[in-house]
Amino acid sequence: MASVKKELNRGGAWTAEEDKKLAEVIEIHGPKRWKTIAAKAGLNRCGKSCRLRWLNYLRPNIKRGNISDQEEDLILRLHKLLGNRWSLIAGRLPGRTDNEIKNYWNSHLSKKINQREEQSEGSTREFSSKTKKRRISEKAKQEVKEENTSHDSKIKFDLDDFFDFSGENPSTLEWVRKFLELDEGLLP
DNA sequence: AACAACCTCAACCGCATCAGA
DNA sequence: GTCTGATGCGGTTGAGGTTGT
Repeated sequence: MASVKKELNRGGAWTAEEDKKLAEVIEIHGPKRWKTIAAKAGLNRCGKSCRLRWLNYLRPNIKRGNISDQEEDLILRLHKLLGNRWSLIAGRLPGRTDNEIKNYWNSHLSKKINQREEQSEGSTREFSSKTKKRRISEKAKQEVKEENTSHDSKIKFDLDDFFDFSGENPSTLEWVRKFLELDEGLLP
């Protein structure tokens, strides 16, 4: 076990050279059999690591950074609907990865939500950042749990909220319309 | 200028699920 | 049916950067 850890380059940042090798092997063999790809590329990385690098960084048509207001709004709505199903949420945002959305949520949106909640609660209580983080993560877990136990009623409630676009400006509505066309199955 | 505290995000880990033998 | 390896997902960590004191 320890010897494996020694041999593999775990935790280190990927170099341009590694990226190049990985991309070349994937071009030839396709993005599957990651263990084989890792071996063929001659990288001291495990297959999992190669897969993650490809999905989050090297894959074509990846958008990086600059999450627009519309995208942010969509993430908020989808999170409300789906909970921490990052891959599902990412699937609705072309070019975005689950990891990026998860990070964006944890570093930006969860704070916004928290602030809004505290404002709406009218609470004057103060929490340390660690306590806040814990509260957020517990809330997310609870949401997923609730979704699994009372699926229908929860979805019904959230769908009403999710599809409430009153007060949106026309450009946002048009953008949302385009998004919904991606998957008619999302429409109630 | 120096240090601490905080923030961001790439990357890893553990677990669940899937698919083929 | 079950065993095993591959894949996918969400949670967590830690390095590096930024901001505050």
